[in-house]
Amino acid sequence: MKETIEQLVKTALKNLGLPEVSFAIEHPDDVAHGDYAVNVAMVLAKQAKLNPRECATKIVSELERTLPSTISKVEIAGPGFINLYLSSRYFVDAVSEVLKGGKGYGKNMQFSKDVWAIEYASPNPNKSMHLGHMRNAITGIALCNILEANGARVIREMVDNNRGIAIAKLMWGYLVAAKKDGVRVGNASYWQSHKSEWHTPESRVLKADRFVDELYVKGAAECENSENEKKVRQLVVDWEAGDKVVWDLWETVLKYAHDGQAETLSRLGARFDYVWHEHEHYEKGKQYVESGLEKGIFKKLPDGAVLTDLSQFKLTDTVVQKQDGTSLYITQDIALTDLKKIKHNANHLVWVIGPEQSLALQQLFAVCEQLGIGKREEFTHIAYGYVSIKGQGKMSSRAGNVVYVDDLFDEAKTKVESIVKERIGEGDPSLIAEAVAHSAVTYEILKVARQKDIAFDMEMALSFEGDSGPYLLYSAVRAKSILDKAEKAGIKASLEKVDADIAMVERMVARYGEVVARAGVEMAPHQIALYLIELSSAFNSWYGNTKIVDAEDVHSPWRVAVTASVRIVLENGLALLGMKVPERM
RNA sequence: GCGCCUGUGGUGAAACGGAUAUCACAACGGUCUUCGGAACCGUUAUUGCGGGUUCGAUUCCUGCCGGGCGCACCA
Repeated sequence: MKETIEQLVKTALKNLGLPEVSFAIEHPDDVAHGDYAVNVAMVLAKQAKLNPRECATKIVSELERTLPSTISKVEIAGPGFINLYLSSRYFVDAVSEVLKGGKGYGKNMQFSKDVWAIEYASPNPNKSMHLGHMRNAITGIALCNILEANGARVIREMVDNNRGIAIAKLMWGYLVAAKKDGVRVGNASYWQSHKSEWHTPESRVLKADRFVDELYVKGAAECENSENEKKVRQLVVDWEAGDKVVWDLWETVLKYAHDGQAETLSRLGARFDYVWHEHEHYEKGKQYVESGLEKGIFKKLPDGAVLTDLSQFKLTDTVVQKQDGTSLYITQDIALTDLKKIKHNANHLVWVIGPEQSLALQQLFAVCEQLGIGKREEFTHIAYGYVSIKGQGKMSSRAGNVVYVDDLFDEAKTKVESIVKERIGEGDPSLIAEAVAHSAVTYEILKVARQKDIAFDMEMALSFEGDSGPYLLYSAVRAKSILDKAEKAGIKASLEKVDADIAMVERMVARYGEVVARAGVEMAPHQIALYLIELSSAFNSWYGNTKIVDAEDVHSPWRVAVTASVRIVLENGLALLGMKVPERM
């Protein structure tokens, strides 16, 4: 519709001999101002020094000659807005398209030429996932779905940072602190021949990643003693040398870490087309450093370290290779960026990573451009704000206020379960509870613009009233139950609208496609979240004072059709955010 | 010091340069002879401060003030 209006106005300008200008087409806040408002007269007035209302009058009289049947009325209002009112014909068409489109409804092809490789989640194996990781995963999931709905081919990627000193600390912690009898053994060979003497997550009755988390903390604490630290560093050296025993130990602890995290990730709804394992590419970065030195892009410092020259990008320089010749984070990221591009033939690479990495990523992008790996426009850092706990500030293990994803979900689920039992009476409420809890938590994160910090409010997230994920699910479930009732009553959806009045819910349904397109361009999942709340609210308000299923009422078949379209749009929109609508709740 | 992000009712948020700044929570009052009350209807209350650009600024520019993050051989 937006394009139609744009064309109409452009043609009108041409016919009137007015200059071509860029103008905005938007939905007025107040429906009394029509469905669309065009500010072209005001823009023109500025350029051509005309009176905006006179200008608008001319344009309107021109528009009125060519009005399609989907627009019922054009009006001038306020300082010179041209307001367009859509006809009920338009809404009949819109609802009909939704019903025809079903699950596929709402997609567009604006990014159909693009391949996006999106890296998100990438938790460190030595830690359990907390609220910060959760925001990353939830944001990444939604972003991938949204870009796909805009026609892009999306590769979902994760990086497994499975080597280095942190993993060595974990290995050490496991070695010295996980023996069942509590005896401290710092000898990997002994462990290898007596594995059954060591704890497993099962024997500790812990989720695998929590088991790992605990041992990592112990390993890290051990390193305060320099003797122990030496041994941990030696583990890194031995691992790099391919020591069989150390590799066995490494594989053992990593398996626990991955198993635990895979569970949490799948609970969040994360899935991946490809996982990059650090140990497979971390050494490849040095070649890029060599080639950068040859090309004169990098320079060697007197002490042997290699430094960038990013003055042309107005960025501070950074070291890409240590003086001892070993690599840094950025070193392997250069290699990985090239690998990603080659592997997927992607023309857009996205990093969903916290804002503290912002400078490092700008530097990476700039270096990749210098090295000819790709242009900076191809690389996007999707940062997101920090998550703290309301009333307690920043999460830190020292303050003991770290909220783990699993604990949060469990708490939400327990609460939902008791409500569900009361409401549906029978059956296994566990699946419903998981879906509802997931929606509550997800919505709490996604309703906020990505870059803003969130002080996570447990009470709010678990309140389920008004502006909440469960409210969205509830609306969809209720639409379904109304449709079931209509079916029993023998009322079939019909695309014949009897009256000319247009309800807000009909307007909202018709806007879904625009919202998806906007969320794609802005990479803004919260646009979808907020739209769904508006749609739900319009729907709830509508059925609150309108009888939908009524065999006596000639309006009923159309209303059933609208309800069906609401159900579809809600389901599709929720799917973009990674949420699933249960049958009942 | 420099750079990036951020500041909207009591609270949490929205507003792609537009009209009377929207929504939810909380508070208060109402709806229950219900297509499912996780609902609906109503009342109260908001753009950090100063300047600029503009017909029009929460939005853009600029200077303060407050919050967060980062700034070369850590990961």
